[in-house]
Amino acid sequence: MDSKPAEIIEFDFFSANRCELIQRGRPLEVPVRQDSKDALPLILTPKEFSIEARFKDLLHPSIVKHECKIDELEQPVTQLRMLRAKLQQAGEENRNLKDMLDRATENYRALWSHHDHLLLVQQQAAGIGHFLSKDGARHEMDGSLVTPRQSIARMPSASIVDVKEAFHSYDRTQERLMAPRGNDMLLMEVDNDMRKRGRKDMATDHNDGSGTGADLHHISPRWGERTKETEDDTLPHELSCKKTRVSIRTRSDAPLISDGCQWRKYGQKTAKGNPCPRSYYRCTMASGCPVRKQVQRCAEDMSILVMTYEGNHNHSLPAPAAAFMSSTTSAAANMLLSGSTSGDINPSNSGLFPSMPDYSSILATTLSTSPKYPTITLDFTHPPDYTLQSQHQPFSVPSPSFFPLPLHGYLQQLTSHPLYMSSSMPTILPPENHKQQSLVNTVSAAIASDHNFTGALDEAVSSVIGAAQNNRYSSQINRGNVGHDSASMIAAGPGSSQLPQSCTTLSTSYY
DNA sequence: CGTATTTGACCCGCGC
DNA sequence: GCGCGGGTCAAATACG
Repeated sequence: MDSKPAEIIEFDFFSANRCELIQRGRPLEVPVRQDSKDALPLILTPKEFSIEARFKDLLHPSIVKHECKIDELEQPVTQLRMLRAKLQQAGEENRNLKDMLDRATENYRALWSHHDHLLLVQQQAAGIGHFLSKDGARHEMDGSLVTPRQSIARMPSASIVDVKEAFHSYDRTQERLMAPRGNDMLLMEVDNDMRKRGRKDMATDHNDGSGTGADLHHISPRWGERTKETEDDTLPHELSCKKTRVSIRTRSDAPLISDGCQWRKYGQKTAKGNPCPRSYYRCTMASGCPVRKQVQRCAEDMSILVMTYEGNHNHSLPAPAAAFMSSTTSAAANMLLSGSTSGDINPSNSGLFPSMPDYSSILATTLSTSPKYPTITLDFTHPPDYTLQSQHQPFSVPSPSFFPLPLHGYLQQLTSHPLYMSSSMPTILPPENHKQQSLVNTVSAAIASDHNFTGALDEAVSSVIGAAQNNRYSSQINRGNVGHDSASMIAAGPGSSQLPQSCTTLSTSYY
């Protein structure tokens, strides 16, 4: 007979007197429930006091079976929970992918929009190019000789706007693509692809037209010829653009000014007529990048650093300042292309960009036509005349995008502030908003005069937009502060934590 | 030890 | 053809 085990009410095996009985080998009487049907007095012998015996009831088949029943019930619930979790995870993944796709689509559209602009510019530039004769003068169809400026002045105004917008469009795209975001490697590749395509398709892609020249020193044609090896597939029209070099003069005590790119020095030479050696650098951000740079101090004024750029980057530029170099040289090259002659290629003076502010007071731009290669010198060594600037264009803020200068990063932040309506086109502030005009003037003066301009800028901004916004704004400025942000074009090396000696660079860069 | 810089040699175009 | 000068190469050296 298989009798049901007695149901133990409560039993302490470890009470003092029971332990004593166990130790003496005496049997133990265990109390059981009296209402139990088969309740019998339970007498346990010492042998049954083993640990296994004491807890054997816990392993009773009925209990185990009961546990199995619970498992059977909970299994589907667990599976359901797991499935639900998986579904949720897949949903999130799906959303992320959708976001990525949206971003890629948006950038793709922006790039194509830019592409369309450039095609238009190309057509217009081709129209100009037809009139360019060997001796550099331009001829109209009827054979009469016209000066470059006259030729440009005869361009329809719509074309002028398109050319300018193309620059803005490209720069915006460039900025967007260079903004470091989570899964943007794909976008970078798109950018590269566009750039490659642009080199072939767009004769006037301003990003391609880089190159510099120095009016300070003789320029050997070999420089251009070497780089030609890697650019044989480009259009002749574009080659003239690529051989154009842009020389940037700025005051700096630092031996080198960081511009966001990585450079490897491959040579140094003491040029005739200048005791300061000239250093030769090659861009190392991508293998085979043809861009080269010369750095030399001016013989007349040792505090002036002359950087000469030539070539086109075969990679996307990581920092706005690097993009600045690229777009500045190309913009300059395009000016050359558009027919300006030596001594004055100021955009506003040229008539090409009638709405652009007069840069003449802030930036001495010269063009020297070397026997073979046209060269442009952007001179940032002269302090700007902000008063004059203010009188001429009381409410306009030149676009940092079009003529991106070394403070490009700061300007982007500044002009993206709600105070400014637009960050891409020359912003016309409402005349009634004198506070905003005041801000512009104050900031200009601060940058021009104060070497630690961030603090001054903070004050100026806070005087208008209040503390809360000011905090946010100043933190933006500080994030890109000098000496820590490779994007900012600042003097590297000792003392770079403060504004470099090249303060004129910073001040001019505001405009 | 790998990478960046230095520096003398070399190449090439240009002027005489 | 030769010398000069700018630009580049590459071995040696320095540096982290």
